[in-house]
Amino acid sequence: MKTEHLHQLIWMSRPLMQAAEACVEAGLVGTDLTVRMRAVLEMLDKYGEQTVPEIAARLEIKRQYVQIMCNETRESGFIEQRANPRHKRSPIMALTDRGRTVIKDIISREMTLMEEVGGDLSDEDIATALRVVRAVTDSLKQEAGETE
Amino acid sequence: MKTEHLHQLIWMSRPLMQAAEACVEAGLVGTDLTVRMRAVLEMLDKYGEQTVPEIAARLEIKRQYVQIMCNETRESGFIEQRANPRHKRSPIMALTDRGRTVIKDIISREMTLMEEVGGDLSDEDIATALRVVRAVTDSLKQEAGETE
DNA sequence: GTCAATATGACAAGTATAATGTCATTATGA
DNA sequence: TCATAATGACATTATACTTGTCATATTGAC
Repeated sequence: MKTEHLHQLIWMSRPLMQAAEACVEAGLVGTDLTVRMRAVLEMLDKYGEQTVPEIAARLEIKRQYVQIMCNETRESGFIEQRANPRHKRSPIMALTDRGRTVIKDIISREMTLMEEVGGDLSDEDIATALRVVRAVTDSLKQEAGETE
Repeated sequence: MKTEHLHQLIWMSRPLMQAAEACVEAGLVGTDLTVRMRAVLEMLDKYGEQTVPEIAARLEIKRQYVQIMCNETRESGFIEQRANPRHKRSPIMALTDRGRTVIKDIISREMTLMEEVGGDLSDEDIATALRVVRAVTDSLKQEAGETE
């Protein structure tokens, strides 16, 4: 039974992700943000100003693509470059005021959505789900890592 | 707190899915299956023989792409067509013996992996996680649906 | 039975989200 | 100092789809 539930849980990850992405996308309508720009802004908002390779490491996608994402985001005026004292070739990406306002607003609206989505689920159950999903993800990552 | 946990849970969906996909892919090495062929076989194994449009509906992807998936799977000898009495233009896809053996074996190996991944998590917690994830997915789908 | 609406397979093209490869330049660190 | 690594920029390729179109076959309402 346990393995069966686990299998089902894991195969829910795709529908969950797709539903989540659809909501995120819907939430961006009206702003001039794209989903990938939002991802950049979220990293800067959450972990502070940082370089492109640092963002790439956090998002676990290749730096070359994050570079594109960041360039776009910068062209749209949501982030700006600052000199990096620790690494002259790699400027630090920082939120502009506009970027900060936008991402705070988006996250805030997403949190409002979370309240609706939370519905009748208890905080305890959600916390349990989070803990399980994290453990399973870590475990799967390790399994896959060993195989390669 | 609840909304915060929920937000985190939802944003775990991508890492979870990616880790899961990596494991599934690793499990297919040695078989002549691809991930998308595996998906076709799983649907046939789980829900019985059915037409391409039916599989597409279950996978929630466009029938044109499922057609490609099924054609590949058929060319590789894992499924075969049978006449469809209910719809002459649309043959029923059915597992061949080889296909049945392969998918049973894959699923069985995945279940073994589930035992390892389950680790010290209780069945109760996993069941809770599954219930929460399903509820959240349904809720998000509805939200996104209303917006579009 | 007729006939408009629909379903299906086949095929072509496009799109989003990346990965991969390469290069010149610059830092870094032993 | 000098080999090695890091970075941005750019080009190519890959994957997993979606969208659009067409001819034909099928269905269902009347």
